[in-house]
Amino acid sequence: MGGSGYAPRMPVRGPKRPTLATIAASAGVSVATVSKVVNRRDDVAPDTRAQIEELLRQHDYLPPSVRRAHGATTTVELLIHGRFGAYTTQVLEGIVEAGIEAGTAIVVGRLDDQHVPGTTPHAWARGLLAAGRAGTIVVTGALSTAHVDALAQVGMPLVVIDPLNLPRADVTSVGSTNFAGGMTATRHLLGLGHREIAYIGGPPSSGCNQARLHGYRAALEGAGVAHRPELVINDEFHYEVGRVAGAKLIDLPDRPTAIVGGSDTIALGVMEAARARGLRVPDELSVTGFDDTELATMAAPQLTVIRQPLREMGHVALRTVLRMGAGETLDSHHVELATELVVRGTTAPPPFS
Amino acid sequence: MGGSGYAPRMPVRGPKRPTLATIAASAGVSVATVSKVVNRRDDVAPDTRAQIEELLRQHDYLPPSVRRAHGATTTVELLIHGRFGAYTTQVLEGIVEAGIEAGTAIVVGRLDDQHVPGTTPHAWARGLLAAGRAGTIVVTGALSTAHVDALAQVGMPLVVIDPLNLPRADVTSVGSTNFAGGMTATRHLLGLGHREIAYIGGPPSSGCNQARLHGYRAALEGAGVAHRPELVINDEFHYEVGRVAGAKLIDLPDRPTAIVGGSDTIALGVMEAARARGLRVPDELSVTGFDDTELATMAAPQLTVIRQPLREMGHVALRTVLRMGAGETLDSHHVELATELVVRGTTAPPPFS
DNA sequence: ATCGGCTTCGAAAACTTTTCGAGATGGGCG
DNA sequence: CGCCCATCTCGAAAAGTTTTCGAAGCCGAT
Repeated sequence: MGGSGYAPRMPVRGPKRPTLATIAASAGVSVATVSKVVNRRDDVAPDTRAQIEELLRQHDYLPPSVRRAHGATTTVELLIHGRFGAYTTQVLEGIVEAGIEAGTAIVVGRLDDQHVPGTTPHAWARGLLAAGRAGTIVVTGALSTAHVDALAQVGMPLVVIDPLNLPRADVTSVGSTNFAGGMTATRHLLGLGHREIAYIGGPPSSGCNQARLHGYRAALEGAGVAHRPELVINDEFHYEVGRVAGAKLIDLPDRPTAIVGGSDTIALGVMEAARARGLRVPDELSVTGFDDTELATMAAPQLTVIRQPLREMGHVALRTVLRMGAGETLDSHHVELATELVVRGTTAPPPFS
Repeated sequence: MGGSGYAPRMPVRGPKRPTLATIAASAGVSVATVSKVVNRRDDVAPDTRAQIEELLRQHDYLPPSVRRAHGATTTVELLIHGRFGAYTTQVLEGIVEAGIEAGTAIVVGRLDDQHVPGTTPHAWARGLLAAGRAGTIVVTGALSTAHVDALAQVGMPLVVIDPLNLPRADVTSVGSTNFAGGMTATRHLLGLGHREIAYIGGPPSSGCNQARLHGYRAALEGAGVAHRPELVINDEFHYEVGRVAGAKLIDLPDRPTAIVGGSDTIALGVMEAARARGLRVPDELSVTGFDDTELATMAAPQLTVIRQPLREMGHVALRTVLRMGAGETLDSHHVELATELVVRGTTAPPPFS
């Protein structure tokens, strides 16, 4: 045939998908050894394993099981701190929704006081990888540095929602504008005429609680109201905390006329404390919640709250973790969604004003 | 080395784990074809595929990807009906707890109005199998007969918690003693002196709602109290239903002095309706809830409820589905856990008695 | 030194998946 | 009717992966 003739069908296709043999050659070991690393068998020397893992990452090797699952079902591990509550539930719902849309399955786990038991951080991270998780999302929890490092080392994306401890700069996180929320709630109460305003919030170490508290303080300062330290109580985001701390505040000789709750549960606890003392909400005591979970609208009277877009936070978290897994670079390591004041039935002007 | 000498190490091990070759031989096809069936490729004739699938089931063949996941991480698919609420959350918590104990991962999905979209029931079931699910648990939901059949056909265990529609006899389910619960709640109110007792519950087609309603009726009959049909409203297990239906009942010329709620959310809606009309609970109206979710203890006053052991129901459901997967025969296709009356602050003697 | 236990690794075997082409089938068309 | 072509099925062979088992090396204790 004329023209340029025909070359014997050069296998022109570009960078072939790497196989175990590829990796084995460049590592100078046998295929069997590489297979063992991939399958996490334990008869491989740590050094050898590390080297091969590095090469696997460089070559972007995917084991066939993962390749098969690739398009159909990626899975993301979701770790929830402590007990499941209304807050958790709404975030979960958002994550599951986004997961359905993205064709991603959500595996729910628990991050108890410390972590998943019985294994080293690195073994844990590799376990997640072996189980085929495309990433992990932690809600509210405090992951140890070792665990964060282990995840990073195996290349597993991590997103934290409302981190309890102040996250390191290199951990991507999703939250809301807690400072603005704390400030808005307090300003709302100031605007109604309150001057003695208390704050009951979560753990002092919690980043989102600190932000809310500082928002509260900033609003007070902005209004020229003196800050009374005894009106601030930080403990946990629990109903019981609200009830006990609320009772303590109410029993103060110079009791506050309004209480900013760091969560809906705390606000409900405060309302119970008020009810137990025959104090009417909002006539004699104003209360605000934080989150706008289903609890807020089912309370009587319905809670005035700072709404956190919990479902959207779940959406964003999932999409972010998937994007990280896809190797996209993120615009920012921290996303904050806007909070919003929702005025309902637990705030009113103070008794004598 | 005397005595019996030594036999040349006969390979005595019993029924070997089946390989593709085993299946291929008994089906009279090539290994390649069997592999294609396992991997759901589409160049296999439907007849051939069906035959091979049957043999795969008979021989209990497990693809290597599933085998790997076997000991370490079995996963169970959890399908939740509709929106996530306090009820759902507590069941989920129970399932996750049991999952941690059993080393089983829980993937959360949603069972929207109809089902997972876009696929036939059989494809859906096979997808779950291919994804390595050891079983599925449905909470509250109504699975179509076709879906139940499809799951049965691929040998996937199924457990339903509190089925919305009356389950077929061959579907294993976990519930609680709803009839006894409805009766206990009503008897509690009768014992306080109430005679005009209403019932607001969920969907008429719902099995658990029917049981609760009949328990209510049985208690009334047992006490010789006439049944007033206008005091029974069935709709959905929602707060709004409680509020609207509660308002309707309160506005009745001959209004009831107590209302049995079919869920905590309904009871809270009723309380809101009462509050909106200036009716005090429990002094002027008694209300009972059903479930004992976190909503019950955070309400003001705290709800008197029939407690369902939701966490335990989750535990039982997970353990049951795993047992089914392990091929154990169950004692019973339906497990009912005991309900329990928890008296709190929303029930009291009627106004004039 | 020698032994025994232990770790690490690879050759070979076993197993699975994919590719590619051969036969069968079944219209459409001259 | 016979031919051609597209399509469907299937398997042989190639490619890829995992497992088994034994060799080699490395202690530490005789």
